[in-house]
Amino acid sequence: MVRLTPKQRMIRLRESQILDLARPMIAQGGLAALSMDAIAHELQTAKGTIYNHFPNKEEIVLALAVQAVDRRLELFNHAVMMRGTSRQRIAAIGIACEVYVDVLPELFRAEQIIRHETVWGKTTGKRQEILRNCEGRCMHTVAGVVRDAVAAGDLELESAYRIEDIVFGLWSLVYGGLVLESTSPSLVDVGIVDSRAAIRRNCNSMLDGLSWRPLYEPESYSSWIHLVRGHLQANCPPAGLVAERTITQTPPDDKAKKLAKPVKSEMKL
Amino acid sequence: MVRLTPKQRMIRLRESQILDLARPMIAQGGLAALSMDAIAHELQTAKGTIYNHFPNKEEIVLALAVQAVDRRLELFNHAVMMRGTSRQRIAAIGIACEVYVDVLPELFRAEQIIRHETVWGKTTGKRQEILRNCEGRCMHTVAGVVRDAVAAGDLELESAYRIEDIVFGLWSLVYGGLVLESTSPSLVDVGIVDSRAAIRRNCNSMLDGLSWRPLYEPESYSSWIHLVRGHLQANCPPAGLVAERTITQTPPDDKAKKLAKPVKSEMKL
DNA sequence: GTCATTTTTGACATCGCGTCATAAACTGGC
DNA sequence: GCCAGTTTATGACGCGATGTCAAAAATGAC
Repeated sequence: MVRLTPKQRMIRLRESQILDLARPMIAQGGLAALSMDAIAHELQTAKGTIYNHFPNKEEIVLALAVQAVDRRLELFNHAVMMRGTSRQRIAAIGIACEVYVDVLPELFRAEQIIRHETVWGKTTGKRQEILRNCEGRCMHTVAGVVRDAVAAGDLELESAYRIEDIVFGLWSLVYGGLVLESTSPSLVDVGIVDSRAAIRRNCNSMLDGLSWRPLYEPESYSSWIHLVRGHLQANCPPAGLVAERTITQTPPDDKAKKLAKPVKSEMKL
Repeated sequence: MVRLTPKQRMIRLRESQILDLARPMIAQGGLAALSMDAIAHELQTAKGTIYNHFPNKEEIVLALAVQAVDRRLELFNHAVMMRGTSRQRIAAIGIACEVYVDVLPELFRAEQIIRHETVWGKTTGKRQEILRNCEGRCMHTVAGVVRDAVAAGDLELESAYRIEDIVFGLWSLVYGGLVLESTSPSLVDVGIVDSRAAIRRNCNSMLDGLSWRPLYEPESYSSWIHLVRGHLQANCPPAGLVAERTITQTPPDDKAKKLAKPVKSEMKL
């Protein structure tokens, strides 16, 4: 598509190297463990160079969060493409979330961190826009399944209950459950032995409560889960192996305002 | 009960002053905005003195988290004491969560922050124990309502679905929803206009899915909500006005191991 | 080869945590 | 009231981190 000078290739490569280095740091100890000095040192480069790519730490986390939502969207798309009842397809999305958290824990972590006003507030509007965009598409994918269910007659909606509210409910249930699982030191003390099973079961209760047909049925459900999980895991390489793609996808924004001190080569394209 | 020398009173007072100062800092900018120097300066005291009370920043957050869960438990207790159907009583707990987040946002924030391995890992086991204890009692209170419902014949449980799982579901749904509400910049863009209503509605769907009788009914529900909310808010003073109580409640642990460099006066009692 | 532009560099200013030797304050016994 | 022993307070300091910037180096168009 576009020719890249060696220098430009170098710069792109470094950008993904930075993210590759940042990922495990964040996974290990959150924002505090993400050290600009360490990255520079590891890359045998001066610190200023890192700051040419990202104006601050937070922006790196945001870049990772974009990768995160990107990867999740990919999983969602795989999930909804599977053939089955509408209940099966929505369940597949739940499984996609589980696979996401299990296979890409560093990205999940980044996503959690960027969700703090303090962190979010230090990032640039441009990349924020990208993230919002991705999130919107995720939401849209899920909503699509609900819409299909309504169209197929599997689900009737009351007037005051909008499709987005249902998606929000599933989102809360799964996100909340996974966050509690990963951050509540005492879940097991409190009687939750298999949090994943509990999350799935709770989602099903909620959908049953909406009379989304066919209603929950343990036997057929568990084999479906197994099938989906296998399929999704097979299509979900660990983070870092797909960095190129993620980066190329960043925005074809023309009249791009400069970032803090952006790498100019990129702008010439 | 126990006589306190003026010095000891002074020390206790300072402890609650520290927490009073810390609360708005954390609310404003998270852990990073909690500045030991600022607290010392504000209290016209040397930094070392602050470190006599708390061995590090994290421990202050943990102390706030204890206040948080303490206050929430208080609200839960008020909620379950209201007379009504089992569905109404469980709904009251949901409202208690809303009141909690609205009236005590700083404490909610502290609770979120302490839920990070990085932060949690720097705190002392003793206070961790206190928090776990409080959390357990919260859980227990909620579980009690579910148990009552089963006893009253309003709810039948399938064998593979335990009471704790249901509590966990409600917890995820409410906690997840509230976290998303407070940290997702784009909820409204994505079609969620009234997140509180959505959370409540989703909880009700989940409970309906369990066939917890009486099933959801919009009219009677909304007036109940109103009633409960009024009652709870009237019994929920803002943070800081009840500091004494919270602190006195800290553990009557006898053979207490020393904290990092604990205030000895306390030990003499 | 040369010159304008882009990119890199690393020393520097700044900030905040947590420490620790030292000083001050307190307490209880006489 | 005074002294010895213990508890508490102090603040200068070490350390490690972020983000900046003027100057140096690399690049590439002609």
